[in-house]
Amino acid sequence: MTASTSSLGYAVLGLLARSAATGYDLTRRMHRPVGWFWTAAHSQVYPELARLESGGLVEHDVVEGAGPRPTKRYRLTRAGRVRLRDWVAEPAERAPDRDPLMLKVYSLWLLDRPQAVALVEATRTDHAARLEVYAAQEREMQARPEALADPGTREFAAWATLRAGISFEQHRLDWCDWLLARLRD
Amino acid sequence: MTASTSSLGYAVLGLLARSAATGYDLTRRMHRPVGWFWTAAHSQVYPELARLESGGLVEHDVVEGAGPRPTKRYRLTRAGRVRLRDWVAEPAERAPDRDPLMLKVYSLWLLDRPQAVALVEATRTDHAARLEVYAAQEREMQARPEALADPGTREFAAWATLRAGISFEQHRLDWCDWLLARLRD
DNA sequence: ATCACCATGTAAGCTGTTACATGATTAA
DNA sequence: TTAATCATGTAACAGCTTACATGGTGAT
Repeated sequence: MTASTSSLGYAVLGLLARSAATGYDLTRRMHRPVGWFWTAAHSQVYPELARLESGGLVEHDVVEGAGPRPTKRYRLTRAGRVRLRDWVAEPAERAPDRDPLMLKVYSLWLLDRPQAVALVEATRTDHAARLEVYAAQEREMQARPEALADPGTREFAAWATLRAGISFEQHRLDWCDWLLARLRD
Repeated sequence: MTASTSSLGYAVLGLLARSAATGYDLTRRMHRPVGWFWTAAHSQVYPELARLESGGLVEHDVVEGAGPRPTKRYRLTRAGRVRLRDWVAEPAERAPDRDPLMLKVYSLWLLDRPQAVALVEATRTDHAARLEVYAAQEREMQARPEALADPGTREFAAWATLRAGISFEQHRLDWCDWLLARLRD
């Protein structure tokens, strides 16, 4: 009866809780800004919407749009909102630990020193660039500081994920610098 | 000819570069310590070893052991070592951004304040516990500081991944504290 | 005797990626 | 007219998880 919902399902519900959207809209938002912590291709989104609808968690009506098939605008049902809230309140599982960079660092002893330095420098550059993207996003958000003042709002929730991203990039930068200092003795 | 190797394949090669091992050994090491940044079940490891062997990257001989089937001890071939080193030297892709915690935080505005605080506190506790595990591991490593002094050794490489883990947990703890301070205005 | 550990494999199912398929509207 | 954007779907494949399947040795 209460069909189980995957993380992808909750990602979709989380977006629809903020505003009604087409599958196409959801796919775009799964690229940015939600893509920073959860991504999905449109080929995943459409079947997932059908599953959620058959479970009574979302519903749609048809609006006129630009595609060859009817354009469907989805919104959360009351049951969907309850299901999402219950899931959010449960303790979060850890993200699966699968980091290709760490796999490389574990075998860093196979490289000669200049190669090792180059690998870490490239990583550093990548994190610095991402940090700049996040920081720009945060400046944009802080243009309306009153929306971020209340931690009960959706704007604050989005800001909290951004802050986590900024903190992560900063930690990786610091780690790169720690490693580079040792590699360049 | 040069069959492409997956991340899992490189994880196995990276372990075998350090020492010869059975599939069972590799599976254990994929749980701990390598499991902190790459995990694999034995049902993945055995077929992967067969693939790597058919590609000439690893080879095995049969030793006496305790199982119902012959016990196979695998080691890296010269080609396997070259393949691994080439892969390590290439720039690393980013870990796929799929973090269920951030998915929940994005919808944190659906919870009442005590529920939100409880979620972040549970997360904080989890990261504090993991940090303690890593710190204990590091103390163990630092018992022989001469092994960590040279950044060209496998011991140093393992330490570098540990440092990244410690840094990550610390960043998450700080972020939890930042968020808790705001939720408990 | 029972349990933990050693040891290797296969099969089914779920999740995610890439490719296939179609077609209208709007701006350069 | 050509490309980008809007818009929705299916199919094939790759990777990972969980369950099935077998059986020996050593410690409690």
